[in-house]
Amino acid sequence: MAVRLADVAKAAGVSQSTASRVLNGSSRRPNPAVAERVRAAADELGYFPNAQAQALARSSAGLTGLIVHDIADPYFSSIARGAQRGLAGSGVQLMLASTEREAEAEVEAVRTFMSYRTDAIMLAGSRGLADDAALQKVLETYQDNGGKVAMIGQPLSNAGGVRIDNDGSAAALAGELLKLGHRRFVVFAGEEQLTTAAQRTAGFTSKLRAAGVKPEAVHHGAFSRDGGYFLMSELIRSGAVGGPGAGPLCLFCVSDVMALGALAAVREAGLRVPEDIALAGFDDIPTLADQSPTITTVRLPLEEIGRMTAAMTLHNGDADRWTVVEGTPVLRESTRRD
Amino acid sequence: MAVRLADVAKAAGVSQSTASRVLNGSSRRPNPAVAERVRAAADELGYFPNAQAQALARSSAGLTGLIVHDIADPYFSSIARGAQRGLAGSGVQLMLASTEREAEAEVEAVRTFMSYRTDAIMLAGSRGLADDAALQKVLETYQDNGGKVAMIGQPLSNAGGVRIDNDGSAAALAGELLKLGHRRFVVFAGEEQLTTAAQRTAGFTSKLRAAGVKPEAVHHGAFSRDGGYFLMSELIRSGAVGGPGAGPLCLFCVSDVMALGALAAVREAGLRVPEDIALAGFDDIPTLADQSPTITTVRLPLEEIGRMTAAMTLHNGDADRWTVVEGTPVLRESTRRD
DNA sequence: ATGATGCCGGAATGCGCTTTCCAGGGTAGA
DNA sequence: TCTACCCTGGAAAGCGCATTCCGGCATCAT
Repeated sequence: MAVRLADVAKAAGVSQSTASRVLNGSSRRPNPAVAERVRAAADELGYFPNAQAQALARSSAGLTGLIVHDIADPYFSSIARGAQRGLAGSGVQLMLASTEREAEAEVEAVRTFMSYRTDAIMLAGSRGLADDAALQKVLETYQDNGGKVAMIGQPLSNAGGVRIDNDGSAAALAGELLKLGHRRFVVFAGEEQLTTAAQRTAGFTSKLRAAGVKPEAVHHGAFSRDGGYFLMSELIRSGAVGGPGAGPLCLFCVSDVMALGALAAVREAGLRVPEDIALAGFDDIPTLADQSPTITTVRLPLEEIGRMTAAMTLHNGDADRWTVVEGTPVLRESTRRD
Repeated sequence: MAVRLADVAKAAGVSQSTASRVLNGSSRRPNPAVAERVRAAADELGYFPNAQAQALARSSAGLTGLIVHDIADPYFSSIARGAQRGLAGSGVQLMLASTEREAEAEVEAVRTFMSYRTDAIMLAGSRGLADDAALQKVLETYQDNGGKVAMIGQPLSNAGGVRIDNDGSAAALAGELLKLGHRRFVVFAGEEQLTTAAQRTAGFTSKLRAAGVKPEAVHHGAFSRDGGYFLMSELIRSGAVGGPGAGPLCLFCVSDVMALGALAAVREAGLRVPEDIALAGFDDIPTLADQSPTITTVRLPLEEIGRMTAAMTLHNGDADRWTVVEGTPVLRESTRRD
């Protein structure tokens, strides 16, 4: 059906080896005149190589896998965009798996990528320690077979990648909020077993404690918009918000999407940010820029993180190197105190 | 390096053919006892098939390509999510290309997917007619080689896919806005040559005209957040907003992201929506749900569109069928009139 | 009891390409 | 002028798997 390399070779009157060398970058460069003939024939016939066959023959597929929890989440889609850009021009193609936050799906995705002999796998997003065992095992198998693993946001096994300084960045944010004069804090901490969530919570609260401030509560819930919405609804129902307290409450959500959910609940209740409750998130996802009030957060260079990670998978030397990315607190209207 | 089928076969004491039949779904089912032995051996050795080799032998790769303009755009990432879900469980893997809105990159992406012998290509997003020639040509080549093409949001060549009734939906929105009593309209229409943008503009304005209302202006600009922001800034500078007019102005942006940009500019200028200017978008991207004021738009079931398209690529019969999706006007606070 | 009919496992071929390995011719050095 | 070497193109051997064909065996009907 499709035109094969052999067809091109025949048309050009050369051997298949020569055609291969001309068309698909080999160390040996055939005679220019011959090369030109081959190229002309390929052009005329509309030849394009079969990547599967190439992968088989070369034992390398020119593929890189990206595993995210949810591609529709701006956090991950920003990273995906960076990854795509980081790969652009390298001839390496991106395979995407979105796992809907199921640990099993994640392991399955790694298996699939192994099947496709992807040269590298990038894993974005945090996961619980419990899930790690199975994941770690399959990733080790992958590495044993020569695959590179790059983690984004979470260290794991003996892989390399980009580590996000959740701890320190959350602490920095806490510091800034203290400077603004906030003293009453509540934390929406996401799922208990999520490492990322735990680190952000720990960094934030320990900084508070170091300043002699005890957070009034740490609530756990889903690490998502709806999680934030739910927790906030509960909080309001409990009467903790807008009530007569010793100064306004300041809520730290360990992710921006949670903060957005919380904000929605606040609005629905007819309360205002920051007058009735101050609000801070984490990540600085792009959609935050267009909120009103603008929301305080910790900026993570998401796209850059994706780009860096992709670049690391391209260069062999960096296989098990870690790059640490710091978040920058960005103070906006949602935590203003007048 | 890796464990091959032959290794498993040897370990199980059977031929490679038998091992293949057991492990990789063939029409012939070997004896249960033998099958069990093979499976045990595969398990023990940690065998997983080489998808490249399978693809080569089967002449079908189990891959589907998705081409979007920008994966970080919620419009496309929602579609991507749906596509991923639609493919889940079918054994078909998704390859992603994000073209940054460059026509050339789009053609290149199709070429790459052709190389990987993807069974189908999904193309999301609108493009100008000028770009179509090259794209159409390469897609036809693809189809000639047995590839399925599914377009999302824009008909093209003799492919199938999901068509969005931009025209009718925009008209429906115009009707609703008229019902609310709006009479002074401005349209931010995106790039002039974008078919989608043009259709939405046309549908909207023709409905207005049919009701005897002439839009005050149609401004063209980038089909993006920044495009909306820029146009709005210009509009404000020109004094058209908040000035003494015959009733408040109503702005229709042909996409939500443009509306978000416009909203940002309105806020920066210290003006209010809907009091100083009413605002409507198109698409109902997820991030719209958390805006304040909530924004009127035309709801498109984005994820469902992605899912449907993916499903179409899985079933052979649907290769050149078109499904038309209607948008539903959703009236929210941003166009309220008191 | 015997021929026909499945059924099941194995050998062999091919998917399209890369990459040794070879042979031949040209070049340079002696 | 002759030998040693390098360069170039071609033949052939895989890469790992699916699948067609084939032979052997058991089952069934006659």
